[in-house]
Amino acid sequence: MSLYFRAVNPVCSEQSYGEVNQLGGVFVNGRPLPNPVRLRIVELAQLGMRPCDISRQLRVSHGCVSKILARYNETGSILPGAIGGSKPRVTTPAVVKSIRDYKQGDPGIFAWEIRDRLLTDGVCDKYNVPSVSSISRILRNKIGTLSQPGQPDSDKPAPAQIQYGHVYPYSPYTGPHTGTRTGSGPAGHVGLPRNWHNFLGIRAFMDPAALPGSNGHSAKVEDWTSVTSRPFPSGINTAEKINNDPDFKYPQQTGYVSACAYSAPNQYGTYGGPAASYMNTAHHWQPQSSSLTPSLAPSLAPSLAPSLAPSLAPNLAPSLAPPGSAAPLEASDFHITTSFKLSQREEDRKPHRLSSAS
DNA sequence: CTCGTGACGGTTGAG
DNA sequence: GTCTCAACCGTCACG
Repeated sequence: MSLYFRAVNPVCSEQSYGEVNQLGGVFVNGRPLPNPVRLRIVELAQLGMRPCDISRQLRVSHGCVSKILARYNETGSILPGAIGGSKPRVTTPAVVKSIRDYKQGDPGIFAWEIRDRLLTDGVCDKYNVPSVSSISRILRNKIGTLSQPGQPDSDKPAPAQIQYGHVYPYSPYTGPHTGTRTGSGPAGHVGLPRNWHNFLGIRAFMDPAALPGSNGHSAKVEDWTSVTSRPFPSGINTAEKINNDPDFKYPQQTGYVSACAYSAPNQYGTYGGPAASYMNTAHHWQPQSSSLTPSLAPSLAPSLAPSLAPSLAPNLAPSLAPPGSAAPLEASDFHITTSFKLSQREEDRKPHRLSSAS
């Protein structure tokens, strides 16, 4: 029921859009709130403001406030999860090789037995072990010819049969958090790493030294965990690159922190760019502890000041900022100094939500 | 009135 | 370059 919102950039004369929610806040459907706003939500909550009041002040739906706070409470991170991409595959070369070995050693072995052995042998852990059906498929499709008469079983990778060039090369890491969105942290919590980049993030979390040189994988911004900057001393996890990253999705509008300060057209839709200074070291698997619910105001301000100043840092003071100084996302504030560029696809798309606009 | 949650329509990025 | 798929997003409505 949000008001679909389209405007013309007075500067660039390009079409732009946003949508306005019931509270008058501007948002981009499908995209995360700007980090300054996410941060502000957490700040205000830490300062004792009720979620409903935060919702009203920042003009963010209470559902969103609730989600962000819940996420923060669970993970210690204000950052959104990794958007897009594919899940890591469990049928890594190492796993397939092990399955092959098991099958060779005991042609009559059952898939469930293979699964058990993958676990007991430490090839997989309970989070990335293939399902029985996956093992069966592997046996059938990739190793199926293994025991067939006249088909010599070669240790050669049999390119036509074992095709896992697409698999994620994360198998070398067999730590306890490998690969799935479970792990030691909050079970099933959103935003857990699901691709190889994020596995690097895991390593970064567990061993920050492993990260900085991690061989040039392209970090995407949603891979919050995959790149690191210095962590917040208190343990809060947020981005330092919130405002100063030219690639950031919602570049800071001068003068106020607002979700309506969206990115330039050529940046829309991407968090892209080297995110080396963007992320935090902590990630969603970080165990819950008291350190995850730090006192925000004193701890956050020093870290955020360089990137959020001047618009946000003042609000990090222990006292609440004057109403309206934070990030009221009013439609009227949607200064189109930057704009959303509608792709052709978007141009073709009907703003169907218009019909429900008030 | 507040808040948790699911449905919804949307974006994103790896394969 | 395009498509598919499965992840994520915030809003909205409901209880």
